[in-house]
Amino acid sequence: MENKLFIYNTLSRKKEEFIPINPKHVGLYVCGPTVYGDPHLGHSRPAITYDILFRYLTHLGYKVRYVRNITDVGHLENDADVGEDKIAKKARLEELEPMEVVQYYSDRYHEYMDALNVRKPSIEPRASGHIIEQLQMVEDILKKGYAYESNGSVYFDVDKYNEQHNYGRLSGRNIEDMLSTTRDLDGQSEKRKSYDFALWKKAAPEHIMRWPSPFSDGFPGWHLECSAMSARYLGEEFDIHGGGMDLLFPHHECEIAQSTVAHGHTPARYWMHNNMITINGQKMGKSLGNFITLEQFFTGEHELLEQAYSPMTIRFFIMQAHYRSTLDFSNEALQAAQKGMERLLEGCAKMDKIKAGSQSDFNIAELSEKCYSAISDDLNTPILIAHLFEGVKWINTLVDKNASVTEDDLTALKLLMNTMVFDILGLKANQTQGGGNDALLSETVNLLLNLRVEAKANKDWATADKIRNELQTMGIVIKDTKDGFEWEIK
RNA sequence: GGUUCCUUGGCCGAGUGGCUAGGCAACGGUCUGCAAAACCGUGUACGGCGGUUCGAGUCCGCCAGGAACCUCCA
Repeated sequence: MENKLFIYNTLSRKKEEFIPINPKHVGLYVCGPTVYGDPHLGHSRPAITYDILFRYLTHLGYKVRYVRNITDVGHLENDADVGEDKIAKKARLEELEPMEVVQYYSDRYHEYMDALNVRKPSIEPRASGHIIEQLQMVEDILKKGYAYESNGSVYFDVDKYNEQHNYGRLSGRNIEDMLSTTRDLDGQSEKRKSYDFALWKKAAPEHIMRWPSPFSDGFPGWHLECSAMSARYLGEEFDIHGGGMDLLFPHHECEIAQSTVAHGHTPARYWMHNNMITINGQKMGKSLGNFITLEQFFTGEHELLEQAYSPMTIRFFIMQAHYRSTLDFSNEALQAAQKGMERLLEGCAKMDKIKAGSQSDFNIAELSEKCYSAISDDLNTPILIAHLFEGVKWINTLVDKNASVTEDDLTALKLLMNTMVFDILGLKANQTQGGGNDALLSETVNLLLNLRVEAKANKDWATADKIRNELQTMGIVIKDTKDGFEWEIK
């Protein structure tokens, strides 16, 4: 099958056909989390977006090396000079070793990403494990004359870079504007221009996370890790670089500048940026303090949450919007997502009940074509999902025996639905369904429900209703079906 | 202040110069001892004002409202 994948490239501001550097391989780098707090809803957006990209590229037959870093050093709390490292700050507050904090929140991140069924990246490098690579890059840039040393720190010379290259190419800014709009921060005196950015920072005496270097005992600058680690694992030029839109400037702009000087060209060919999740119309983020953690979503324990939402509900909610649009959080939207997802998954589960016939009333090949062109069109998951609901409608009609399909078409339909829903969108079926989690409980409930069937047969509605209502109170939902009953734990 | 972007039916959210997005909710129906669930069917839209066009939510301009980035952020 011929599937041309189109990706919106922030560099060109256009959708472009994806053509990998190496026909069989794809190098994908995505900016991961800074591990100093519990993962919140916002973190799930890039994780899920690029997970779908990873899954789809893999499905298309590419061998994908997906690198997603963990930032455990280098981000400053406030401004350039007086700030302290976020990790170090958190460590002091909790009286922990910085690496203990990193370990804890990395584990938390992994736990919640697993819950969301986000596949693990191929490599998950940490900034602190690549100080040597970063220092080499600093020295290289310095040697080439695009950086200067000042009071033990090293800064990137944006003016010099901009003579030959275009600083602002990715973010669409120009350097004159930046000069007038960059904030006046304390300690800017070390820098020649306010828009110069740090490659290496000298550590203040109280700073715990520090490494020796020819310039000073210090730590690498804010943007260096991604450049150094992507080059190390994917090469100096790789295919796709992803991340949140909030990283577009300055982070990704700086990455491009650094890598261009060090390696002679832009590091990645395709730059993808996912949009933000908003809450009351505002970006959900760490700094605004308006975030809801994934743990809170899963338990429902947050004042803004009317109920708990399962990881798959969160995943589906995110996939129902295009990744480049903002997505507004609300209980209503999440509840709608939950119901829609349940219908989709139930549709998939019902496919086994369909018996093949002698003719097909549906064009499965056409549906398949539509699904592939949706996901190939810059990962248009909302359209893909709309088509899958068309499939669900067909499945229901077939289950009700109001239409028929041939054996071949049935196989094709099953393959299509399973591929799209489980392999590419990465949903997974609810495990508590049918009471398969505890044999004893399962048998007990089945016993009661069989008694209820007997009561119904005897027209003993009082007993039948009593069993139903009491089980309901315990959180067991009963569904009467044509051939008996189904139940699940809520 | 600068740059960029957004405004779609009750809610969430796609998309396109002319052809039904989809989900949820609502309403009607089927099923059921009743209910629930499930299934089927139905309606409402493109912020305001101008312009381009045979034809514009879709392109252009202005206005209103909102957001992101310019500081760490996914």
